[in-house]
Amino acid sequence: MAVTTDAILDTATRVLAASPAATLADVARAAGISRTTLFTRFATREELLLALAADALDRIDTAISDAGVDDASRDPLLALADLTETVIPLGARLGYLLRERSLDDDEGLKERWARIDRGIVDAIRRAQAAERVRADLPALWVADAWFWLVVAVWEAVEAGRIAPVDGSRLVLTTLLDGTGTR
Amino acid sequence: MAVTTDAILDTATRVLAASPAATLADVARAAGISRTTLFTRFATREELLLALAADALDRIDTAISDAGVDDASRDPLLALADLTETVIPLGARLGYLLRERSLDDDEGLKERWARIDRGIVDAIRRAQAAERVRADLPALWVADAWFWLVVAVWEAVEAGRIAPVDGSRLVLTTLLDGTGTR
DNA sequence: GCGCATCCTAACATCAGTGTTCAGTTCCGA
DNA sequence: TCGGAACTGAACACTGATGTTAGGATGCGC
Repeated sequence: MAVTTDAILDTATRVLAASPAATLADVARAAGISRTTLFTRFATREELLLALAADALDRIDTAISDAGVDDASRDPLLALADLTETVIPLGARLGYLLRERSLDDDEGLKERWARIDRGIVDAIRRAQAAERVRADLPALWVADAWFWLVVAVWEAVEAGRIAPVDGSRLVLTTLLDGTGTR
Repeated sequence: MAVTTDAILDTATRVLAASPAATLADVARAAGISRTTLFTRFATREELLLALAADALDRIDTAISDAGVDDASRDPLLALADLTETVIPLGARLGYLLRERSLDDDEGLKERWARIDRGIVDAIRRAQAAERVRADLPALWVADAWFWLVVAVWEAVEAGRIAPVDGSRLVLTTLLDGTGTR
């Protein structure tokens, strides 16, 4: 097993995020293995896609628990800041999840995604209760806004429009402070 | 021509935005015409996709000039507010453009997109010059943030998480005022 | 009714991607 | 050096989508 399954997932994510219509032959080539070998790891395309999604969700889960987003005793905004930092490098994986509509009906994935969402929304609610986040905005929306700003940063970094190092700062100040002058 | 080409574009956008892998047979069925007829309007799939993209860009162009975004004498933030209002209903078309990576290398589309982007960035710069938008943030980023917040609203409306009527207000207050308490 | 345009269904060729099989190789440890 | 495990290229069948073609129905103005 010269090329680990992990490395394949990694490459596959990059290739499929860049162009979701990419062939398994493309993926195999990019991963430096033969198409035949790829099929020994993942029996079908579907299986590979699901593994990719599961991997991405695993990493987000880890990032969430590392950042202590679900920890009610932790400052929710600090947790969100940590999460932002960790999640931005997962951009390609998120991009893949966003674009791969063929997985939209998978109940398991939907459920996992909903749980992640709930965790973030709860953190926002706690921040609202602590009067750190405006209470006149739906927490659901604030969570959405955070998520899509992360996507925005990732796209901008990808396109070379902003420096990677500025990413999480831009997301947080834009989300919390806004871009207008006071 | 019982079914206008415009109506076909409309339906095709909806179908393809919902699932980019949709077949031309799917599109034809959804539009209420036969596959054969669809081929008389658009000789190839590629041609249909390009027409879709061109249509979306046309509408954005119109929205931009209607809102007076390029008009240096107009209040840039009011223009942006108008633009937001008009652009949100174009969500499905934007979603299609975002997800359809097969068009990414088309030079014509890239150029048109870049011009649109430039218009918005310029408006942001004018707002910065008038001290209405923070000068410590790259205008490029503020433009990106605006765009992705629009996408966020569209997705949230689509998913029934927020009311359509709240859309543009949420985008603007989130972008300019931020979601944090002062 | 005639001619023209438009749409339809049905069939067809073509092609690309998926998934399978197999014989041959390389490599690594016993 | 032997044996097994892993990988390979090459071939194959199968499927589904694209694009083409032909023949027939429908409708509309003249």
